[in-house]
Amino acid sequence: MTESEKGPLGRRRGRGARERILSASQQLFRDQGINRTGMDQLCAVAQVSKRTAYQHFASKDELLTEYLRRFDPDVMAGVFDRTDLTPRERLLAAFEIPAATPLCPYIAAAVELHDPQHPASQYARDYKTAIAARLTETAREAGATNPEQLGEQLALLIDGASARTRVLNSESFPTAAAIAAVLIDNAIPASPPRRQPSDDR
Amino acid sequence: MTESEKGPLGRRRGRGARERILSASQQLFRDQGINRTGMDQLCAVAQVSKRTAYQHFASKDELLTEYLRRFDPDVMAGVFDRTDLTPRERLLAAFEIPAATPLCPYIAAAVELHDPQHPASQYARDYKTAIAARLTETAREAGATNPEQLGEQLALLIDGASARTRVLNSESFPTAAAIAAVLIDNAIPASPPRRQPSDDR
DNA sequence: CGTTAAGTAAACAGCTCGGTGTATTTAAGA
DNA sequence: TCTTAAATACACCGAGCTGTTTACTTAACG
Repeated sequence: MTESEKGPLGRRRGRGARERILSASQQLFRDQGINRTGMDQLCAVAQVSKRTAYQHFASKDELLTEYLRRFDPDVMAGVFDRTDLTPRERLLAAFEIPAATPLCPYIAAAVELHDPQHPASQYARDYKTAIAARLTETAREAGATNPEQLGEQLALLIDGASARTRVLNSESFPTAAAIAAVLIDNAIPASPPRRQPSDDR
Repeated sequence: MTESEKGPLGRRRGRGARERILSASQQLFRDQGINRTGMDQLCAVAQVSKRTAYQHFASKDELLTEYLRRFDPDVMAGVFDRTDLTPRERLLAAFEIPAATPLCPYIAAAVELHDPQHPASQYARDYKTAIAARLTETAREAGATNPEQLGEQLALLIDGASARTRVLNSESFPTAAAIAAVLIDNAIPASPPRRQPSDDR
């Protein structure tokens, strides 16, 4: 049994209350937004009494921060850690939405909270920076002449697709992927050992 | 004196109450967000009694919708109606932020309201569609082989820069402009008498 | 003047929210 | 069995919100 399922004295009561709360946050914050989701409703969905919820999380803000922290702690490891893909393919894979992706909750949190000082806003910034860093790193592996620039550009595309998907209610990641392909081709000096696509110019 | 300053009988009392309310909305919705701005505070800033405010706008939702409608009713006319620029230059000018631009309030509204059926959300969609249409139209003037595609791509860049600026609190429009330049160059068949580079995809 | 529309000020209604207090129940150790 | 900690049910608080009502004031007109 996991340590997290035990109380401070080793008891094993009400297992997973914390997980149920976070799971309910996941669902409700995504479907209804942060401000429109009350703690009463959240506790009801989590099947946890309000008292218990506030014993696990000091406040809604703290719960929100933890929710963001758990959302994608490994910063798209499923994409960037794929060794079966070339760096270039990995860069493009970042735009293949996993179908179940709602909308980047970091953007949503930053907009809803509207306070750059809020811990959740700070974490959102950290996450965005981490994504850009991974893109830059991969761009360097792919041989881009200016990896930082390409990384920043691709990160902007991801955010653009997220925002646009949210507002228009229609998928925008294919458009972003098309742009990404152009940018990558322009940023990588026609690979030496690869077959030359004979890009006349 | 303006007609709008008169009452229905030609009186000229308390001139500009409506304008002051909308002006206060402009400021507060931008600085604090929609949900965090109460009608009490808004009326105080507008120097208007609550009673008066609710005589001009039936509800906060209606005020919000009108606020969005007034924000940029001509869809960046200052950019797209500049006859002194070539179409290509106009496309790039869309990424030169006017310094006083806060953050696209349409994205903010859509995220904060979290209800696609809300009139403001619908208007946000309309605005985004209109921007893409103007970009497409200009792309066509510029001679792009696929104007719709280029327009949609540039619109995504604008949204990406807006979202990223909001989350990171640092300007992202230069990055977007750089991408735009690449996309435009790739989409327009090198000047007039050249042969077509046949843009793939 | 008196009429009339528009505005003010302030209390109020009704609701939701985040968060707490209290008494009770449950189950694991000893 | 007794103890003890965790969880529950549920009322409750204070604050803030949208929106309304009431009583009063101001100013333009005929």
